[in-house]
Amino acid sequence: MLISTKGRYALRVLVDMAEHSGQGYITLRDIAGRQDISEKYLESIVKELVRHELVTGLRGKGGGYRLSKAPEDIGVGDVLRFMEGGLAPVACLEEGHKVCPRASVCRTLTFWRGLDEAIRQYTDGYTIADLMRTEDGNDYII
Amino acid sequence: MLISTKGRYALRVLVDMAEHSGQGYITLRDIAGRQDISEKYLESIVKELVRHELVTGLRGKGGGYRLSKAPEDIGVGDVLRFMEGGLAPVACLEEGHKVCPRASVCRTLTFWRGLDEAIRQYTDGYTIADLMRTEDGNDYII
DNA sequence: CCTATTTCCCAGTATAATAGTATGTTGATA
DNA sequence: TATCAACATACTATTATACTGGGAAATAGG
Repeated sequence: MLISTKGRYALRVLVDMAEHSGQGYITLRDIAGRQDISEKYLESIVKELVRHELVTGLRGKGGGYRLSKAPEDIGVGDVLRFMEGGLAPVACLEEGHKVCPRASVCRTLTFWRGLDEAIRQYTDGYTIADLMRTEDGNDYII
Repeated sequence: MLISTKGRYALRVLVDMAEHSGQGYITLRDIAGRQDISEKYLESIVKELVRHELVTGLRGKGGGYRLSKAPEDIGVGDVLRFMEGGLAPVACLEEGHKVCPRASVCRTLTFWRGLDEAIRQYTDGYTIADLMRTEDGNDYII
């Protein structure tokens, strides 16, 4: 599946924060309400975003979270790699994976490398600012 | 991870069969030996390939498997979709997934559609024949 | 100082998928 | 008819996912 709820939710949270910046710190309760995601589960996601310095938290009354950078400086590829722990399409291309002893005779390795690169190129071509610009009303019929 | 061992092994099996065609039917034992994959596990993978009419099996002495089509007529994208049950990068784009009620306001849907398309374009651009042409000796040092 | 608020921290849990293994049955060939 | 190899069914260990729960620490307003 490549992308789990962690990565999907993280992007939605970041876009939500970007759209509601200017209102100071934004609480998880507000985001959870708007995005229809469990507040408790969001905690674990935002924790990662804090750890990678994409958002900043403030405790107490009037506290919440806000983006640490401008939306155009937050790359979607980076967010997804942080949340998913890498975006490699196959195990043997994961960082830290032991080098496959078959690599020198592997007929498929070049193909996987290309797929990895295609995913990287695409995801690195987007920032949170780009996601914000996505028009309402996709062509889904609901 | 997008691609599990099922998809990875399936491609290796198909390339192996393509490279050893002309020798009639090829046994799972031979493929398992060459590819260093458990023969028993390969059974479950080849079963899927038979079901989708990519390979043909013959029982008994002198039996085994062989490709049902020419290598250049077997698309890598199709193989992976068969084995993985789809290649969608996110759950909401999977076939048969219930339409997301947030689709019309979703800031990320367009992005996911594009990623899905990029993966489709790339994987559909390869056939088993292309994988065979991949030169020995990738630039890995082993 | 007190209290409400909100992040922060740690721990547990149900479900499902992955990557197999084990034990047989059926059918083709020599 | 013996052998070989595909075909079929069922089971299992491990891991990841997607959460839930209980509390501790910090901040602001009264």
